[in-house]
Amino acid sequence: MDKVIRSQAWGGPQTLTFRQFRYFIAVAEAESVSRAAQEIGISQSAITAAVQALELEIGATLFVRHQKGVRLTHEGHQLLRHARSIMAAVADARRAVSVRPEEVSGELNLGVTRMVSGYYLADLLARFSRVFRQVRVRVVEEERSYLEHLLVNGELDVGLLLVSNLGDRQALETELLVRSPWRVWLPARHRLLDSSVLTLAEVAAEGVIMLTMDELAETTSRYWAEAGLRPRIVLKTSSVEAVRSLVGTGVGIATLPDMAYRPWSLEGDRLEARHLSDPVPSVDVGLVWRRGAPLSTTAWHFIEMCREYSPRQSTQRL
DNA sequence: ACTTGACGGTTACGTCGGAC
DNA sequence: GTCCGACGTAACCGTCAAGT
Repeated sequence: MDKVIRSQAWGGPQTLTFRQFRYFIAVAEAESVSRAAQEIGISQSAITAAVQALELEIGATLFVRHQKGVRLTHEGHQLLRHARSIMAAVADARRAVSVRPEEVSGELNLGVTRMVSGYYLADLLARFSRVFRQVRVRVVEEERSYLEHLLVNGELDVGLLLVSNLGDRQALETELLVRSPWRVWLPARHRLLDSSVLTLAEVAAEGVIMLTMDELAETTSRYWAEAGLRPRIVLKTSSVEAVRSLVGTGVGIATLPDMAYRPWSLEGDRLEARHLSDPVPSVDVGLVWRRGAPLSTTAWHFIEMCREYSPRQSTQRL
């Protein structure tokens, strides 16, 4: 039976259900009602009804419907964050009852790269600390190569980083959590917004802002070279917020992993994102630990929590 | 034990717009 | 014009809990 959250916002006996949030997240991630229905294993119309009921209940349009599927609106993006928090809270509640977290103590030494700490760490750490109150967490934010060194030496229990460029796969065990495709970020009313899918060649013809965080500059330079294109780089920055602001104000456009996309900048300028038709390899976020070494109990619980975490943002979770 | 109503599901069909 | 794939709607069915 669904968990029912009573709402008095519009006067009537409206309800928000766990099921509605689950379907909403599935549609947002699949960017298609039909695909979401296939993934969940129910009919498309059941999803449509649940999403419509949610939109009615929330009092906002959550998706823009179009020929190839659906796309989140600004309000939809905002609700998605809350919906994921709700799902995470339910998972945590289940864990709090089933694993007796008060009996888990000790230390968790965690290594992260900047991109990961910016987008996944705060939420994961908050959840972990809320459930496992007896565990002291020590976080090291470093370059990927140095984290690998610390993991191999046993100075870190587990790493959460971009595994696409991982060096030492012999000594390290990896588990892919999130696969984030590249997207083109554009300011509102940009002429390229007429297309739902863009090519690298179209992007190269514009002024491009390049993000240099976490080896992304090397990655992007590689795919530009493989496509035989030389984009006009307007600016390089290691700050995602700077990229958002610069795109928002129309200084240039950018290609970035979908995980970093937010539909507005710090200044409140609107940003849009479009798919790339070129076969550019995704940016993969995953867990890394030393191969052959026994995992500590704290590390094991952290890995279990990460496995449940599903911030897919139309990415693929494996 | 039976009835009732709410809820979530399916099936069938409709509409729309892009591709050919 | 036709086909195809997208989402939406209507009618109906099965399940379950509460009431009698």
